[in-house]
Amino acid sequence: MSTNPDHKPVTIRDVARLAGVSPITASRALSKSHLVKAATRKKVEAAANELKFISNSAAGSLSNRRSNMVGIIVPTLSNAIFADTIQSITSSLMPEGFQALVGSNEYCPQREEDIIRTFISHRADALILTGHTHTQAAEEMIAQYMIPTVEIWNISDKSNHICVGMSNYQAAFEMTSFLISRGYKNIGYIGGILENNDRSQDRMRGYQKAIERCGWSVDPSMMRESAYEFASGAAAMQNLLTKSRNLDCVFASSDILAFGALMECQRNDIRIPHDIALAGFDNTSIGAIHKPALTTISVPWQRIGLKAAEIALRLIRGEAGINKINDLGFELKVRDTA
Amino acid sequence: MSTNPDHKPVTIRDVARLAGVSPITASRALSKSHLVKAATRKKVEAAANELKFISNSAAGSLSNRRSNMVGIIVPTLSNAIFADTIQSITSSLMPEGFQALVGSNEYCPQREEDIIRTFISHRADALILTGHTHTQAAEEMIAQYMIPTVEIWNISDKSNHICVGMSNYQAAFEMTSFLISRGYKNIGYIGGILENNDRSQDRMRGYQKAIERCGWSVDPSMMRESAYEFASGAAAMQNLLTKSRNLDCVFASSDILAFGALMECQRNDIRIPHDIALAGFDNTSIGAIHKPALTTISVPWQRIGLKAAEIALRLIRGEAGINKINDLGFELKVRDTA
DNA sequence: TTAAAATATGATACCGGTATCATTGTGACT
DNA sequence: AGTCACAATGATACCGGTATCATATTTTAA
Repeated sequence: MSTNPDHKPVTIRDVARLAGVSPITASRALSKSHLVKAATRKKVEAAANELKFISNSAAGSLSNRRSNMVGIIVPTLSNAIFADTIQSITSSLMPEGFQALVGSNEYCPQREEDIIRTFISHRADALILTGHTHTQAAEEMIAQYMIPTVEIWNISDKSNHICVGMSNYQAAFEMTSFLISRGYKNIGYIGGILENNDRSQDRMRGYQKAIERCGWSVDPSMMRESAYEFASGAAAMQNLLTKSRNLDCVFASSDILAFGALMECQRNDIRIPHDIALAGFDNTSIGAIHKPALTTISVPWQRIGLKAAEIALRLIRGEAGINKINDLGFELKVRDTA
Repeated sequence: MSTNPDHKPVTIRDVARLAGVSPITASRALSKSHLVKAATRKKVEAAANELKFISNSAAGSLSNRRSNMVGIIVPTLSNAIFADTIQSITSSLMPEGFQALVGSNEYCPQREEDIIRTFISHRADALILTGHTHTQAAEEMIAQYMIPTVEIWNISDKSNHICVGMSNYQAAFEMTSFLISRGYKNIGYIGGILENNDRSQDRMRGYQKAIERCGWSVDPSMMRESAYEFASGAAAMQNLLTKSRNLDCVFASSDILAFGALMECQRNDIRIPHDIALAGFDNTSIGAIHKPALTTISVPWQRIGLKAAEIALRLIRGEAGINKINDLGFELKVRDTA
């Protein structure tokens, strides 16, 4: 503190003065060191160190029009898959000198629009959004301010933006087909809330398509829509059990729902998979550790985060030749419950 | 786009020109509207709307020395309790016009120091950190740049900063005492990694103190240290089971560990609580939904987030009379497993 | 040896808001 | 009518970096 008695933040000019160079040279020494003699750089670094200089990035952004921030919006942090995605994005971004701005829209496009507005206000260099569902105004802002944007967790050729993810439709289709191939005849479905959620919608479509492909007809009474919470999954299961006597299998469009359903079965002494088979989606750690282990779809969320971060950085750097659709695939994890 | 053909970002000067006022009046109309006639405000708002003006907050920060950002650091986002804390902090901050900067240090103070440095570089108006364990350099930066700082998730009168949380020591002490009062004689302990983690350390101390208070002696062979993951909890339990034949109860210092332990018991056909009792810590939703339901300690994480955000805002506004220690308490949730 | 090219440093201005102080307008009160 | 208080608006400068262009120094080439 002795170096800064009256608590005025240290500026690059202070550093420059102490190092005996001009402010701009000090600036260069700290950020584009190849433009400066090694000896000069040493002097400046010593001065910066001595004063414990921390560059004001607001000033930097204003001048060079780059904020070194990337805005990320997920539906919620309460779901481990999104929290982990953010974790993997931020850990890719940090070493490159980028700071993540994190927002959650609680599955509401209007909230997303507001968050995007504040991200743009902070002049985020790029955006990473979840899914394809955005408001008109959000799309317009992104276009007007020309913010490079990546969508994660679903892929679609109809989207305006670069997508990184996997086909939720295809995955649900394959899981359902697998369940059918196992001989289950009455496959219930517990899905997430459909409104404003293209992932939920696509998963449901995949389920329906697989049912129809067998010549069966989709029975709405076998389907439930529920929030992504254990308790909701349990409630949906309870409801299915009372309404459908011949239920022999349930496909839940998320491990959270599947686990809730599992608990409900346990409460009712229904044996899994003996009495009713069960499959989830997402491959969360809870499904893997549980005994019996949950049959589910493994989504490469970590790789989604890494790839999204990588693409965001490449877009920021103006690189060309980036694929519009980046399908990272999925994997059927056949374990104990189905 | 017709209003902005050559893609130059709209500035307040553009808005001012269109509204027929000076830039500073436009600025006031949009942020301190009471200083401006209603008619003028309307004109400016119309112009801003027309141009889809989004204020550049880097410029704003630079000028008024307020970034409207709050930096938050948690150990990890992969643990639901921290993800939820962030969720509750951000949802308190957003309506007040503040953006959260989120970082996770992976339980490493050096990483935390780096994150704090970038937060200060972005001139975060306040910091919210997890726990009391920070590097010397981090403390110095915070002091030098005079960043209001709140610590969450643990309380201590030895801390330099305002704390919002509960006594992890006391909670672990009470839970252990409760288990003893239930008649368990050989209570194992599965705790989190101790290094750089005051919460883990305090919880362990609480366990030890309760054991000692009975005149028993703490048996290190009954204690395990493990990462906060289901699989690690399971492994620790497995290890305890092989090494301690007379184990009748296990206190895990987190629901994640407890759940892993639970699964391990299930795999070995050990009935809970009949053969071995089990208690957790944190009260996550998984423990509540599980059958048998997990006995645990309920931590007011949501209120911790709200309170931390509230205090951060009050500190930013320079309000006085803020308690240094904000103990939000905890609650023993006695359920099925112990 | 000297011009040309490359390297290193500096002076100035600018990014886009807003603090600060100055000015003008408006009504209130004597 | 004249002074004062206050409201509304504007001119200017500044926040703290760095882009840009100019200048000085060194190296290379001829």
